[in-house]
Amino acid sequence: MANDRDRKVGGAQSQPEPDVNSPGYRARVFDIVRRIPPGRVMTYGQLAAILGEGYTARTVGFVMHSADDALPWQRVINAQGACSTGRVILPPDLQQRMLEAEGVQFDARGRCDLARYRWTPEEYAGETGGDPEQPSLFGG
DNA sequence: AACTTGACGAGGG
DNA sequence: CCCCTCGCCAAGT
Repeated sequence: MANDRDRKVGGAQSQPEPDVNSPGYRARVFDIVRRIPPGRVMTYGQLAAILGEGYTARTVGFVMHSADDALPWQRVINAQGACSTGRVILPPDLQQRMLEAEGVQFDARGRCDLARYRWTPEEYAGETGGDPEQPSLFGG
């Protein structure tokens, strides 16, 4: 029997086929990114952790190459709280400017406070091991 | 088919 | 706190 590589579904009912060949591969990334509220951000690794096996920060970043203009792609940054689009998006500081327009404040090094702006979907809260509670943007 | 590059992340110095 | 290195997965050459 063609045992093939098998489907990685071995029991994971929440993950049909985390294969890049599957049309839903990119869709799952976009679906979450689309729900990020303005003024909030998510990291590539955070998305990868939510999507599960088959996804890594690298692959999520690659998927973003296919991001449509309608997608709030600017709300996805790296774990350092900085933008990594300098090598791919023009102008290099476009992403940071778009986020600043939403109220995200960056320091001189081009980094923002993730503890303050990081957002996690309620349905995935806790799985990312991030902050259990959403800090107020008012910064006590 | 192999090597290199890439919108990353964590760990060590 | 900043810099360097290793690991991951996929795509382009």
